[in-house]
Amino acid sequence: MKVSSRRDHLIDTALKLFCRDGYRATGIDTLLAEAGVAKMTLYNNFGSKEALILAALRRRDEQFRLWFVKRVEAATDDPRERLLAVFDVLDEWLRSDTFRGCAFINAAVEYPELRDPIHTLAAEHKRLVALFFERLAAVAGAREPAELAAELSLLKEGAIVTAQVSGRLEAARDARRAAARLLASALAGAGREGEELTDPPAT
Amino acid sequence: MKVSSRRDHLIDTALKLFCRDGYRATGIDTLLAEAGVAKMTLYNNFGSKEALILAALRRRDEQFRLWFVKRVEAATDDPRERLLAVFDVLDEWLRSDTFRGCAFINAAVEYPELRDPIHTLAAEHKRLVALFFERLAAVAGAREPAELAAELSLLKEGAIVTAQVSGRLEAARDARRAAARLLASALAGAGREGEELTDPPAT
DNA sequence: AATAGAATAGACAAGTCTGTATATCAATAA
DNA sequence: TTATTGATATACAGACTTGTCTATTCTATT
Repeated sequence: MKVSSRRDHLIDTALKLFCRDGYRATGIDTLLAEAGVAKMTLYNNFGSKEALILAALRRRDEQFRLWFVKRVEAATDDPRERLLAVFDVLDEWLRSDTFRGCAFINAAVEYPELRDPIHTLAAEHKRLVALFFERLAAVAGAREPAELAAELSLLKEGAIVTAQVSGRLEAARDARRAAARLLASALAGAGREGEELTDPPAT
Repeated sequence: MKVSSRRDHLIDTALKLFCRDGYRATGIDTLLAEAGVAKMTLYNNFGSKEALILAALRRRDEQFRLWFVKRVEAATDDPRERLLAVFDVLDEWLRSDTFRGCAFINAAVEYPELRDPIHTLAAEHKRLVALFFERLAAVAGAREPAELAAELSLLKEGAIVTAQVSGRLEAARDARRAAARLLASALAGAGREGEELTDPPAT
């Protein structure tokens, strides 16, 4: 077996187990047994479990964003519909039987210190996905792309967590429904200015 | 020191450390040292670390829901404004300097098996909070209280996770803004039926 | 075919984890 | 006052943790 493919395989196995059982709950012995690889392969290639976690998260980031963007863009060409397609792709993910929550949310939960490299990487991933949303919103002609993207991101994160905690498979559909309503007021349609409704006096 | 107050104090300390550092990351020795209590106090009173976690989560559930409901109801009497006040209370929580994410989301992440008693308890908490949302929505005259509650719940969960992962303190304000837009189309106002917009043909 | 680099199994270190056992001490109640 | 209850400190078991080290074997390239 080639050098790089061992490294790769170790990362893949790590990703699988970290997602399935958690980061702290997955011991390196279990991990190495599952990967069928010697302990020194880990420590020669990565130097520590933390470094392996970081490598696994970097792979997941690349993998996930590539898949997600590709699927959204393949769904439709219409910018507005792409913002909704996001939630169809999300739906597909949440319903997949290996779904165990978002690797990055889980990582941030298990490594709660904001400055922890693992937590930082998780935050960076979320930033990049939100940026994708923002670009979509801008292309779709949103009056405030950043605001809309932030709101859609909340729906996305909410759906992920709800599916994970409560096992509610409809979460992405709920999110899509809500997103459709948000788009209606955020996209510069024919004179919708009047809909900026009634924030009650500051509580 | 009385029996019950020892038990109580142990639960309080456990809750604090579990929220701050995580469940698996908090060893019982650390916990007992922090509480200033002997090991047998734990095992006589609870029998296991898992049982202590469950007790801590039960306390948190009671504590949180009591606080949350009380604050929302104190904010305003208007049903519609109460649905928005939810996000002001949320804002207050997310900005508090001890905020480390939701104890229940964190628990569900660390104990990913749906049937795990800990995970189950987390899901139950979320169900109860969503039920509170649904009652508010019904009183406010929502056409589909359950749907609206589900959508607002997504915004809430999304804000919690976003504040936790990305340290984004504005998360609750974003959620409030989005919620205001959802309310506009979900509450039976003067003839707003036309706003149910344009789901694109199924992807 | 020889040699260098990398992977292997397995022992080992040093520490952590949960949980149990024991012997002592303090407070409460009959 | 005595008996009981429960908390204490401490030691211990046994499993698990990450990480190091060694001695051997495989493999890839020169």
